[in-house]
Amino acid sequence: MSDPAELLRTRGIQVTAQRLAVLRVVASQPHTTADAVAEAVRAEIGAISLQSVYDALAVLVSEGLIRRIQPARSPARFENRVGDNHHHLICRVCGRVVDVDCAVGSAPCLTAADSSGYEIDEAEVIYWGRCADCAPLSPPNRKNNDG
Amino acid sequence: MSDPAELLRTRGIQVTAQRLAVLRVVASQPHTTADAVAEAVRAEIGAISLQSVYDALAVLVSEGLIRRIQPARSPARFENRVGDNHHHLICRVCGRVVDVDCAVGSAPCLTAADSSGYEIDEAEVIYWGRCADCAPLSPPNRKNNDG
DNA sequence: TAAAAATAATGGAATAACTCCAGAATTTGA
DNA sequence: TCAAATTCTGGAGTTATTCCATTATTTTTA
Repeated sequence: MSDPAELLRTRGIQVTAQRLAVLRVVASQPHTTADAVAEAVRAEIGAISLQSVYDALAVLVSEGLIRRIQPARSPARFENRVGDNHHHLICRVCGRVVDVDCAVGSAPCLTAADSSGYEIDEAEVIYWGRCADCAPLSPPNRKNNDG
Repeated sequence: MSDPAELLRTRGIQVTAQRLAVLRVVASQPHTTADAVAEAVRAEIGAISLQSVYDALAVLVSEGLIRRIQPARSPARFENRVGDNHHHLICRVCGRVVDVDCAVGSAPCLTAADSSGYEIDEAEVIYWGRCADCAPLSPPNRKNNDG
Protein backbone atom coordinates (compact mmCIF):
# COMPACT_ATOMS: atom_id res chain seq x y z
CA MET A 1 0.00 0.00 0.00
CA SER A 2 2.39 2.66 -1.13
CA ASP A 3 -0.23 4.77 -2.84
CA PRO A 4 0.42 8.22 -1.37
CA ALA A 5 -3.25 9.16 -1.18
CA GLU A 6 -3.99 5.94 0.65
CA LEU A 7 -1.14 6.58 3.07
CA LEU A 8 -2.66 9.88 4.00
CA ARG A 9 -6.23 8.63 4.20
CA THR A 10 -5.44 5.75 6.53
CA ARG A 11 -3.95 8.23 8.94
CA GLY A 12 -7.00 10.41 8.94
CA ILE A 13 -5.23 13.16 7.03
CA GLN A 14 -7.23 14.92 4.37
CA VAL A 15 -5.87 14.16 0.93
CA THR A 16 -5.13 17.38 -0.91
CA ALA A 17 -3.36 18.17 -4.13
CA GLN A 18 -0.82 20.19 -2.16
CA ARG A 19 0.05 17.36 0.19
CA LEU A 20 0.34 14.85 -2.60
CA ALA A 21 2.55 17.22 -4.55
CA VAL A 22 4.76 17.90 -1.54
CA LEU A 23 5.09 14.19 -0.88
CA ARG A 24 5.91 13.53 -4.50
CA VAL A 25 8.54 16.25 -4.61
CA VAL A 26 10.25 15.07 -1.43
CA ALA A 27 10.27 11.53 -2.81
CA SER A 28 11.82 12.61 -6.08
CA GLN A 29 14.34 15.02 -4.61
CA PRO A 30 15.62 13.61 -1.34
CA HIS A 31 17.36 16.06 1.07
CA THR A 32 15.49 18.97 -0.41
CA THR A 33 14.67 22.16 1.49
CA ALA A 34 11.29 23.77 2.17
CA ASP A 35 12.08 26.51 -0.34
CA ALA A 36 12.98 24.05 -3.05
CA VAL A 37 9.85 22.07 -2.33
CA ALA A 38 7.76 25.21 -2.78
CA GLU A 39 9.32 25.90 -6.15
CA ALA A 40 8.92 22.35 -7.37
CA VAL A 41 5.32 22.15 -6.20
CA ARG A 42 4.54 25.40 -7.99
CA ALA A 43 5.95 23.95 -11.18
CA GLU A 44 3.64 20.98 -10.70
CA ILE A 45 0.37 22.40 -9.52
CA GLY A 46 0.60 26.13 -10.14
CA ALA A 47 0.68 27.87 -6.79
CA ILE A 48 1.31 27.24 -3.13
CA SER A 49 2.32 29.56 -0.35
CA LEU A 50 5.54 28.89 1.46
CA GLN A 51 3.56 28.63 4.66
CA SER A 52 1.43 25.89 3.22
CA VAL A 53 4.56 24.03 2.27
CA TYR A 54 5.75 24.28 5.87
CA ASP A 55 2.33 23.08 7.06
CA ALA A 56 2.28 20.14 4.69
CA LEU A 57 5.83 19.17 5.57
CA ALA A 58 5.02 19.38 9.28
CA VAL A 59 1.99 17.11 8.87
CA LEU A 60 3.94 14.58 6.85
CA VAL A 61 6.80 14.62 9.33
CA SER A 62 4.52 14.20 12.32
CA GLU A 63 2.91 11.19 10.68
CA GLY A 64 6.27 9.67 9.92
CA LEU A 65 5.81 9.75 6.16
CA ILE A 66 8.88 11.89 5.69
CA ARG A 67 11.85 12.71 7.85
CA ARG A 68 13.36 16.06 8.63
CA ILE A 69 17.07 16.44 9.06
CA GLN A 70 18.59 19.65 10.21
CA PRO A 71 22.32 19.89 9.68
CA ALA A 72 24.20 22.74 11.32
CA ARG A 73 24.31 25.93 9.27
CA SER A 74 21.77 24.63 6.76
CA PRO A 75 18.04 24.96 6.39
CA ALA A 76 16.07 21.84 7.32
CA ARG A 77 16.05 19.11 4.72
CA PHE A 78 13.43 16.47 4.04
CA GLU A 79 13.56 12.94 2.73
CA ASN A 80 11.09 10.14 2.30
CA ARG A 81 13.39 7.30 3.25
CA VAL A 82 11.99 6.58 6.69
CA GLY A 83 12.00 3.61 8.99
CA ASP A 84 15.21 2.23 7.60
CA ASN A 85 18.64 2.35 8.96
CA HIS A 86 20.60 5.09 7.30
CA HIS A 87 22.68 8.15 8.02
CA HIS A 88 24.04 11.13 6.13
CA LEU A 89 27.26 12.26 4.62
CA ILE A 90 27.43 16.02 4.12
CA CYS A 91 29.95 18.06 2.18
CA ARG A 92 31.19 21.06 4.16
CA VAL A 93 31.90 22.96 0.97
CA CYS A 94 28.89 22.54 -1.30
CA GLY A 95 26.43 21.13 1.20
CA ARG A 96 25.61 18.07 -0.85
CA VAL A 97 23.94 15.35 1.21
CA VAL A 98 24.10 11.66 0.45
CA ASP A 99 22.75 8.65 2.26
CA VAL A 100 24.98 6.05 3.87
CA ASP A 101 23.93 2.82 5.46
CA CYS A 102 24.61 2.47 9.12
CA ALA A 103 28.15 1.32 9.78
CA VAL A 104 26.97 -0.81 12.68
CA GLY A 105 24.71 -2.90 10.48
CA SER A 106 21.02 -3.08 9.99
CA ALA A 107 20.08 -3.11 13.66
CA PRO A 108 19.42 0.39 14.86
CA CYS A 109 22.48 1.67 16.67
CA LEU A 110 20.59 2.89 19.66
CA THR A 111 23.02 1.76 22.29
CA ALA A 112 25.29 4.42 23.61
CA ALA A 113 28.33 3.40 25.63
CA ASP A 114 26.60 4.79 28.70
CA SER A 115 23.06 5.94 28.31
CA SER A 116 23.04 7.94 31.58
CA GLY A 117 19.48 6.89 32.30
CA TYR A 118 18.19 8.24 29.00
CA GLU A 119 15.62 6.31 27.05
CA ILE A 120 17.12 6.58 23.58
CA ASP A 121 14.85 6.42 20.54
CA GLU A 122 17.09 7.64 17.75
CA ALA A 123 20.75 7.81 16.90
CA GLU A 124 21.43 10.56 14.43
CA VAL A 125 24.74 10.28 12.68
CA ILE A 126 26.16 12.89 10.35
CA TYR A 127 29.49 12.35 8.67
CA TRP A 128 31.08 15.66 7.72
CA GLY A 129 33.70 16.04 5.07
CA ARG A 130 34.27 17.11 1.51
CA CYS A 131 32.72 15.41 -1.46
CA ALA A 132 34.69 14.02 -4.38
CA ASP A 133 34.17 17.23 -6.36
CA CYS A 134 35.10 19.68 -3.61
CA ALA A 135 37.97 17.81 -1.95
CA PRO A 136 40.58 18.63 -4.61
CA LEU A 137 39.54 22.29 -4.78
CA SER A 138 39.91 23.38 -1.18
CA PRO A 139 42.10 22.48 1.76
CA PRO A 140 40.72 20.54 4.72
CA ASN A 141 39.39 23.01 7.26
CA ARG A 142 39.06 20.84 10.31
CA LYS A 143 41.24 18.47 12.22
CA ASN A 144 39.89 15.06 13.04
CA ASN A 145 38.84 15.84 16.53
CA ASP A 146 35.79 13.77 16.96
CA GLY A 147 34.93 10.15 16.77
CA MET B 1 49.96 24.28 29.28
CA SER B 2 46.31 24.61 30.05
CA ASP B 3 46.55 28.23 31.16
CA PRO B 4 43.79 29.88 29.14
CA ALA B 5 45.70 33.08 28.53
CA GLU B 6 48.67 31.08 27.28
CA LEU B 7 46.41 29.07 24.99
CA LEU B 8 45.23 32.25 23.36
CA ARG B 9 48.62 33.88 23.14
CA THR B 10 50.32 30.93 21.46
CA ARG B 11 47.74 31.12 18.72
CA GLY B 12 48.30 34.79 18.10
CA ILE B 13 44.95 35.74 19.58
CA GLN B 14 44.87 38.83 21.70
CA VAL B 15 44.16 37.98 25.32
CA THR B 16 41.21 40.00 26.59
CA ALA B 17 39.14 39.85 29.72
CA GLN B 18 36.11 39.07 27.58
CA ARG B 19 37.69 36.10 25.87
CA LEU B 20 39.05 34.71 29.08
CA ALA B 21 35.64 35.08 30.69
CA VAL B 22 33.88 33.43 27.76
CA LEU B 23 36.35 30.56 27.83
CA ARG B 24 35.92 30.19 31.57
CA VAL B 25 32.14 30.18 31.33
CA VAL B 26 32.08 27.59 28.56
CA ALA B 27 34.45 25.43 30.58
CA SER B 28 32.31 25.65 33.69
CA GLN B 29 28.95 25.21 31.97
CA PRO B 30 29.34 22.76 29.13
CA HIS B 31 26.63 22.76 26.44
CA THR B 32 25.74 26.32 27.18
CA THR B 33 24.20 28.74 24.66
CA ALA B 34 25.48 32.12 23.46
CA ASP B 35 22.75 33.86 25.44
CA ALA B 36 23.62 32.05 28.63
CA VAL B 37 27.30 32.79 28.09
CA ALA B 38 26.50 36.50 27.79
CA GLU B 39 24.59 36.46 31.07
CA ALA B 40 27.29 34.55 32.91
CA VAL B 41 30.05 36.77 31.55
CA ARG B 42 28.13 39.86 32.64
CA ALA B 43 27.90 38.44 36.13
CA GLU B 44 31.66 38.00 36.07
CA ILE B 45 33.06 41.08 34.42
CA GLY B 46 30.20 43.56 34.32
CA ALA B 47 29.17 44.10 30.73
CA ILE B 48 29.52 42.58 27.31
CA SER B 49 27.40 42.89 24.22
CA LEU B 50 25.81 39.80 22.80
CA GLN B 51 27.66 40.47 19.57
CA SER B 52 30.97 40.39 21.33
CA VAL B 53 30.01 37.07 22.85
CA TYR B 54 29.34 35.73 19.36
CA ASP B 55 32.67 37.15 18.19
CA ALA B 56 34.57 35.61 21.07
CA LEU B 57 32.87 32.26 20.62
CA ALA B 58 33.60 32.31 16.90
CA VAL B 59 37.29 33.00 17.51
CA LEU B 60 37.55 30.25 20.10
CA VAL B 61 35.74 27.79 17.86
CA SER B 62 37.88 28.59 14.85
CA GLU B 63 41.00 27.99 16.92
CA GLY B 64 39.66 24.69 18.15
CA LEU B 65 39.61 25.75 21.81
CA ILE B 66 35.90 25.11 22.08
CA ARG B 67 33.43 23.16 20.01
CA ARG B 68 30.06 24.25 18.71
CA ILE B 69 27.22 21.78 18.50
CA GLN B 70 23.97 22.67 16.87
CA PRO B 71 21.14 20.25 17.63
CA ALA B 72 17.92 20.55 15.66
CA ARG B 73 15.43 23.03 17.08
CA SER B 74 17.92 24.41 19.56
CA PRO B 75 20.29 27.35 19.58
CA ALA B 76 23.94 26.46 19.10
CA ARG B 77 25.68 25.10 22.17
CA PHE B 78 29.33 25.29 23.15
CA GLU B 79 31.64 23.03 25.09
CA ASN B 80 35.32 22.97 25.86
CA ARG B 81 35.79 19.23 25.61
CA VAL B 82 37.57 19.11 22.28
CA GLY B 83 39.85 16.69 20.54
CA ASP B 84 38.51 13.71 22.41
CA ASN B 85 36.13 11.11 21.27
CA HIS B 86 32.68 11.86 22.55
CA HIS B 87 29.11 12.33 21.43
CA HIS B 88 25.89 13.73 22.85
CA LEU B 89 22.71 12.48 24.35
CA ILE B 90 19.88 14.99 24.16
CA CYS B 91 16.51 14.91 25.90
CA ARG B 92 13.66 15.69 23.50
CA VAL B 93 11.56 17.05 26.35
CA CYS B 94 13.78 19.32 28.40
CA GLY B 95 16.71 19.68 26.01
CA ARG B 96 19.28 18.57 28.54
CA VAL B 97 22.55 17.55 26.88
CA VAL B 98 25.01 15.07 28.32
CA ASP B 99 28.25 13.66 27.00
CA VAL B 100 28.69 10.02 26.06
CA ASP B 101 31.84 8.28 25.02
CA CYS B 102 31.89 6.89 21.53
CA ALA B 103 30.30 3.46 21.38
CA VAL B 104 32.86 2.36 18.84
CA GLY B 105 35.76 2.91 21.17
CA SER B 106 38.45 5.48 21.36
CA ALA B 107 39.37 5.43 17.69
CA PRO B 108 37.45 8.12 15.86
CA CYS B 109 34.52 6.51 14.09
CA LEU B 110 35.26 8.15 10.79
CA THR B 111 34.58 5.16 8.60
CA ALA B 112 31.17 5.12 7.01
CA ALA B 113 29.92 1.90 5.47
CA ASP B 114 30.38 3.50 2.07
CA SER B 115 31.97 6.88 1.95
CA SER B 116 30.80 7.65 -1.60
CA GLY B 117 34.07 9.34 -2.39
CA TYR B 118 33.77 11.78 0.48
CA GLU B 119 36.80 12.68 2.52
CA ILE B 120 35.30 12.41 6.00
CA ASP B 121 36.75 14.48 8.84
CA GLU B 122 34.13 14.20 11.53
CA ALA B 123 31.39 11.86 12.63
CA GLU B 124 28.77 13.71 14.61
CA VAL B 125 26.53 11.47 16.63
CA ILE B 126 23.49 12.64 18.54
CA TYR B 127 21.43 10.20 20.54
CA TRP B 128 17.88 11.48 20.97
CA GLY B 129 15.56 10.33 23.72
CA ARG B 130 14.14 11.29 27.05
CA CYS B 131 16.19 11.80 30.15
CA ALA B 132 15.57 9.97 33.40
CA ASP B 133 13.48 12.88 34.72
CA CYS B 134 11.31 13.36 31.65
CA ALA B 135 10.78 9.76 30.59
CA PRO B 136 8.16 8.93 33.22
CA LEU B 137 6.24 12.17 32.64
CA SER B 138 5.53 12.01 28.93
CA PRO B 139 4.87 9.31 26.36
CA PRO B 140 7.45 8.44 23.73
CA ASN B 141 6.84 10.57 20.69
CA ARG B 142 8.88 8.82 18.09
CA LYS B 143 9.21 5.31 16.84
CA ASN B 144 12.65 3.82 16.52
CA ASN B 145 13.11 4.52 12.90
CA ASP B 146 16.71 5.23 12.64
CA GLY B 147 19.87 3.43 13.38
C1' DT C 1 -29.08 19.20 -0.24
C1' DA C 2 -28.37 22.99 2.76
C1' DA C 3 -26.50 24.50 6.99
C1' DA C 4 -23.07 23.64 10.50
C1' DA C 5 -18.67 21.96 11.83
C1' DA C 6 -14.14 20.70 10.82
C1' DT C 7 -10.11 21.13 8.37
C1' DA C 8 -6.94 23.60 5.07
C1' DA C 9 -4.76 27.41 2.87
C1' DT C 10 -3.45 32.15 2.69
C1' DG C 11 -0.98 36.59 3.57
C1' DG C 12 1.08 39.22 6.86
C1' DA C 13 3.39 40.00 10.95
C1' DA C 14 6.41 38.23 14.46
C1' DT C 15 10.27 35.62 16.22
C1' DA C 16 14.83 33.49 17.20
C1' DA C 17 19.34 33.22 16.27
C1' DC C 18 22.53 34.93 13.99
C1' DT C 19 25.57 37.81 10.76
C1' DC C 20 27.26 42.08 8.74
C1' DC C 21 28.82 46.71 8.91
C1' DA C 22 30.78 51.17 10.16
C1' DG C 23 32.68 53.62 13.62
C1' DA C 24 34.85 54.13 18.34
C1' DA C 25 38.03 52.32 21.68
C1' DT C 26 41.88 49.79 22.91
C1' DT C 27 46.12 47.36 22.31
C1' DT C 28 50.50 46.35 20.07
C1' DG C 29 54.82 47.20 18.13
C1' DA C 30 58.29 49.94 15.43
C1' DT D 1 54.59 57.88 20.87
C1' DC D 2 52.25 57.49 16.87
C1' DA D 3 50.56 54.51 13.34
C1' DA D 4 48.65 50.08 12.41
C1' DA D 5 46.14 46.35 13.82
C1' DT D 6 42.80 44.37 16.51
C1' DT D 7 38.70 44.39 19.31
C1' DC D 8 34.20 45.96 20.88
C1' DT D 9 29.87 48.12 20.23
C1' DG D 10 25.15 49.28 18.63
C1' DG D 11 22.23 49.01 14.98
C1' DA D 12 20.45 47.19 10.92
C1' DG D 13 19.85 43.21 7.99
C1' DT D 14 19.13 38.18 7.03
C1' DT D 15 17.39 33.55 7.11
C1' DA D 16 14.45 30.07 8.37
C1' DT D 17 10.61 29.42 10.59
C1' DT D 18 6.30 30.02 13.39
C1' DC D 19 2.03 32.38 14.83
C1' DC D 20 -2.33 34.45 13.97
C1' DA D 21 -6.54 35.98 11.94
C1' DT D 22 -9.21 35.44 8.00
C1' DT D 23 -10.95 33.09 4.07
C1' DA D 24 -11.77 28.94 1.40
C1' DT D 25 -12.80 24.25 1.01
C1' DT D 26 -14.30 19.84 2.52
C1' DT D 27 -16.94 16.77 5.39
C1' DT D 28 -20.70 15.77 8.40
C1' DT D 29 -25.23 16.18 10.09
C1' DA D 30 -30.01 17.31 9.94
